[in-house]
Amino acid sequence: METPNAAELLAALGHESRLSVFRLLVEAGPEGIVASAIGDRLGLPPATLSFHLAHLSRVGLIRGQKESRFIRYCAEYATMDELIAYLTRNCCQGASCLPKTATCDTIAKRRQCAGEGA
Amino acid sequence: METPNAAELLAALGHESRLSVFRLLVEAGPEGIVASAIGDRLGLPPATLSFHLAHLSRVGLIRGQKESRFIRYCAEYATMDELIAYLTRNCCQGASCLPKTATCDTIAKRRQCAGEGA
DNA sequence: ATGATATTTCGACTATTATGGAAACATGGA
DNA sequence: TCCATGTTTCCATAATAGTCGAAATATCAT
Repeated sequence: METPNAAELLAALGHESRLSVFRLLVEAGPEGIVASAIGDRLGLPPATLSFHLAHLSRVGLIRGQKESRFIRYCAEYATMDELIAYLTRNCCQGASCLPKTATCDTIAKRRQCAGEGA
Repeated sequence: METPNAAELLAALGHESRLSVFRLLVEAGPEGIVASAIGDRLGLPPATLSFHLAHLSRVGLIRGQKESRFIRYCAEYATMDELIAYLTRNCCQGASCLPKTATCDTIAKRRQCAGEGA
């Protein structure tokens, strides 16, 4: 991951298929999902899926890990956190503007991506 | 504004120039800024600026209001709020994952866009 | 009216992104 | 080794997005 700027992250998520992939991975949790399962779930042909997975990986929103002959992808929560933090800072100039997002424990409930921290 | 989905909002912000425009408008506050001033500030030629302003308006992230021969644009905070809320929901599945955004008053500090609510 | 200024629309062009079949590249199992 | 499977890369193509000069439109001032 080469510290992409906010616009790059936003653009990466600004595509229906990629956003769906990301959502699926968040939903899947730290376990992650194998690429082909994502393709099945979203009905994307292998080449197209690979293209989008590569894009999301490049900007650091997801991470893939080889697992025998599969590749298991999982969401990189930290990157998303940074993005949300950026938007929040940017939208509110420091003050919070999130009436809809009342949950605000500062818990560092860090999820480990399966096999992270090698 | 025709209820754009998250991907559309993300894509709109996923461009360096548009993100800069939006940031500028947030910084400017409820007053907003006149289009030409944005162009001066960011060094964008009129046609290009107009294109991006139209895009941001279309998805409801900004709003323009004619003011004699100028058009004064201001950020639509509500739309951004919704986007952040969506991402937060989506990133965290309900639980907060925002260690960096500790400010969390639920104040409905609603900013009125100059001349809003007509 | 005429001219100056602000903004958009038009139009032509360039650049970037997306799509997906087919071939190549693993990897695991018989 | 040979085949089946998962994934990527290659490639050609299609589709979309971005750029910006110039013309059009709007509004104000004189």
